Amino acid sequence: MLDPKLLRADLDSVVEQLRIKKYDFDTGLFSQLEKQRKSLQINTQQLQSERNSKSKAIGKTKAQGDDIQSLLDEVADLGDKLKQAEGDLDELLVKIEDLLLGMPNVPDASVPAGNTEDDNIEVLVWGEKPDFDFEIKDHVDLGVNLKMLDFERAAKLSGSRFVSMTGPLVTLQRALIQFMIDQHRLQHGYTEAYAPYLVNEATLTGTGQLPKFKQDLFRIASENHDLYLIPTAEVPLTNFVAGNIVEANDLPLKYVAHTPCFRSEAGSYGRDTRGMIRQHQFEKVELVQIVKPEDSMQALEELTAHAEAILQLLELPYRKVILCGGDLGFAAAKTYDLEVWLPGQDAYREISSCSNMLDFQARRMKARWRNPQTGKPELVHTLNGSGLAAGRTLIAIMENFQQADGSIRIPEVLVNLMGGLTEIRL
RNA sequence: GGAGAGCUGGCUGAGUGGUCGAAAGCGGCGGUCUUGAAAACCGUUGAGGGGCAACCCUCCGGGGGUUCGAAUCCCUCGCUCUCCGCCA
Repeated sequence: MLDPKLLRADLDSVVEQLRIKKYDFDTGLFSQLEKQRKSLQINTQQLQSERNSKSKAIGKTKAQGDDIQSLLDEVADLGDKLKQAEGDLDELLVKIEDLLLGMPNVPDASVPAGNTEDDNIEVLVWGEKPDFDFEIKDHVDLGVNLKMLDFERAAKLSGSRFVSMTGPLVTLQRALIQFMIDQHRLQHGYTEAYAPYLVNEATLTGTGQLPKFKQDLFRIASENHDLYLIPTAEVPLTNFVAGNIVEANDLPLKYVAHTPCFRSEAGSYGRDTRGMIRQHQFEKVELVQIVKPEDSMQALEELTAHAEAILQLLELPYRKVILCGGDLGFAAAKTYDLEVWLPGQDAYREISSCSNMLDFQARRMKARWRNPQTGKPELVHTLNGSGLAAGRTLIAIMENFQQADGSIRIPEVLVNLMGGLTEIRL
């Protein structure tokens, strides 16, 4: 959420910046609602003030043993008027709140201009694309031939966009997850975390998935519950500090967690239908940082580097792009995407997205820290990034490390975690 | 699933329907003392919002109700704890 005070003070420039994100803000509506709010709020508070002082007077008079009837007559119709005013004000405040909750974050000044992903700017290319002297296969053919990947069986159980796996391929995914977590925990200073996979509406509103992106989520509603499956561990991990005032000494908070992620993928029906690029359920290792505002831009560079380190250790070629304003996500002020090379697609594909949300999520979830300079609670900044998406990392390894006979070499750093296995073959 | 007890400021914890936004303690901040620190002592210290301002409003788990007036009474939902049952 953006700062309402900023909106009142400098609406035009905010609206201008939001246009970068293709968000057309109805300033007329907002100004009108604000005007109504102001007069309604002043009126309501006046009535409240009157009620308070009159009630106090009644109390005092009664304590002195004097007659209070004339005072009671004075407030006879106050209650109804107040109830009406409070009701109107509440209704209006909800309207304004809804409007604010639907507004995206403003891009940071350092974000390049542009509309689509074609305008994203490549800032780094790392590694050598593998040079194959045989006809390569994509991960689907590789996995199916190895009899370790089965989409039809998953479709039987659940439908499209699910996968079932068996054998060393599953072990490889688990080894990847283990490897990533250990790197972040031991080399990058993250605290390993475990969190619920089902969360409530408030939690999703805190990170920005709700109210606007309900259609992207899986909802689990029953007689006693109304919860959503997490689309990313960013949601529960960032919300660890929801409603809290964190001591300055405890910052930064750095969490790493592996969770499954669930996405309905509504609106992407035709896209990536082959293979396990885009699934309703996938495994991801997520990095989340809660930091002091002054540190957040530096933290974004570091967090992105932490994700990059994994790709480098796995010897996977990738490139790093900075998202242009138009391609930025709803809550993000600045984002780096890491795209891994997939020979089977002859393309770089996103494997990590690292974002600085500034105080956008913090304001929604009332996450604050106590600034020793002012002694006051102030909003923290939140960041997150995949470190990495395990399913897509598995694909990348299959395709980049495939051999002429359809077997898959295990990257050096994973061999121990694979119990000494150096390649996966039929 | 059954029975009971709770939910109050950064934390612990008092609270009679009427100057209660709320005692006290801890913690924080400032000071005295000290070469410095600790201890002791003194002072200070909730959050959010509106208004040009004076100043005002809201908040005692969430929501609703009773009342001129609710932290306090009633209803409801959520959560925590204890006991019993079941259970990975």
